[in-house]
Amino acid sequence: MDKDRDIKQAAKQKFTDYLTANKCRKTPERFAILELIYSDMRHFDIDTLSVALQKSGLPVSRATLYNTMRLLVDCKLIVKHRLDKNRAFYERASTNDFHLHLVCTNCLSITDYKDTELQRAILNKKIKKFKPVHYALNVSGLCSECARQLKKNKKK
Amino acid sequence: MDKDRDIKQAAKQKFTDYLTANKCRKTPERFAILELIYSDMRHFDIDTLSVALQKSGLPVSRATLYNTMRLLVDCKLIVKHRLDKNRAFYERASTNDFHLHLVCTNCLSITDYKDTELQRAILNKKIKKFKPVHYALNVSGLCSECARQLKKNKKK
DNA sequence: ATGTATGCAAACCATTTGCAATGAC
DNA sequence: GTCATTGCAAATGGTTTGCATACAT
Repeated sequence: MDKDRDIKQAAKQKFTDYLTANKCRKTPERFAILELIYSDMRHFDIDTLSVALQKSGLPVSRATLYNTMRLLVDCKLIVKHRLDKNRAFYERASTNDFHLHLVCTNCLSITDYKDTELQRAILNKKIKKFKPVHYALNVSGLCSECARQLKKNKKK
Repeated sequence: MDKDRDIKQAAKQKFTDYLTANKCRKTPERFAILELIYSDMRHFDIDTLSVALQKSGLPVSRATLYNTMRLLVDCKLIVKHRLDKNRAFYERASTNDFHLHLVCTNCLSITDYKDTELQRAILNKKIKKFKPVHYALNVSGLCSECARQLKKNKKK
C-alpha cells in the first residue's frame, strides 16, 4: 500500500531530522532498525527485533539495539511498554492511532483494539492538575482462542 | 473509619480462606504484610514495603516478600503493575474502585483518578473475542507540581 | 512428627555500562 | 583526523531459586 510507504518515509525523515538536530550520526544500524520496524512489526520486543535483524543480514548488537530504542522513543517514533512481564515491548507510535491493548494472560499475545467512542471519552477528559502526554490502556484477560482451549481442557 | 477496618477484616478473611484452600500456612510474616498493606499503603513497591516492615518491628526477607506478593496477587487482594521503570509496583485491589493511574514522568508519583463516566464507558464496552479480567489504564505526563517547576526552570 | 515457609546467598535475566576498535563526518 | 558509535564482555539491579533451618500444623 502506498500509504505504508509514505508512513515509513515520513518516519525516516523524522529520524534523520532528529539525529541531525542532536548531532548524532546516521549509521546503517540505526536505519536498518527503523526500516524493519516500519515494515514488519507492530508490537515487538528486543529479542524479536534482534532475530529479525539477523535474518535481514545485518546483525546488530544488544548494546546498539537498546541504544537505538532509546533514540527512537525519545523522538517519539516508537513507544515503550511494560506489561506484567520482565521484558519491555515496543510499538510503532502514531498519535492518530489511539487504541487499547488486549493482553492475553495465557498466550501473551497483544492485540490492538480501536474504539472511537472510548477514544473521544478519554482524550476529551480534562484531568485536573495533570498534563497528559501518553496513554497506555491495557486490558488483560483471555483471548477467545485461549478461553476456548482452557474450557476444553477443563472438561477432560 | 469503621469502613476501613471492615475492609481490612474482609481482606484478612479472604487471605485466610485462600491459604487454607491451598494448604498454605498462616505465618506471622504473611499477615504482617497484609496488615501493613491494608493500613497504610495504596501504591507501593517491594522496597517501600520492606522498609515499612522493618520499622514495624518485623523485618521480612526479600524472598518471603516476593513469595507473599505472588500469593496476594493470586488471590486478588493486590494487583501488580509495571510502568516504565524496572521495578514492579503493587496496589490494593478493589473491584469496586475503578480508576486510572496518573503517572508523572518527572517525579514518578502515581495518583489515582476516578471518573464514573469513563468507568461506565470502559466496563460496558463489549470487546469482541476477548474476555477482560483486569484493566490497567495509565496516563503518563506531568503532574501540576512538576509542570510548574519545569516551566520555572526554563525561564531562568 | 511432618513438611511447608523462612532467610540467606547464589543464580537469573533484561538492561546498562566501560572500553577498545571502527567508521561517519 | 576527530570523536560518536559499535560490539564485546563485564556490571547492575530487580526478581527468583536452592538449600539448610525454623516453625505451623
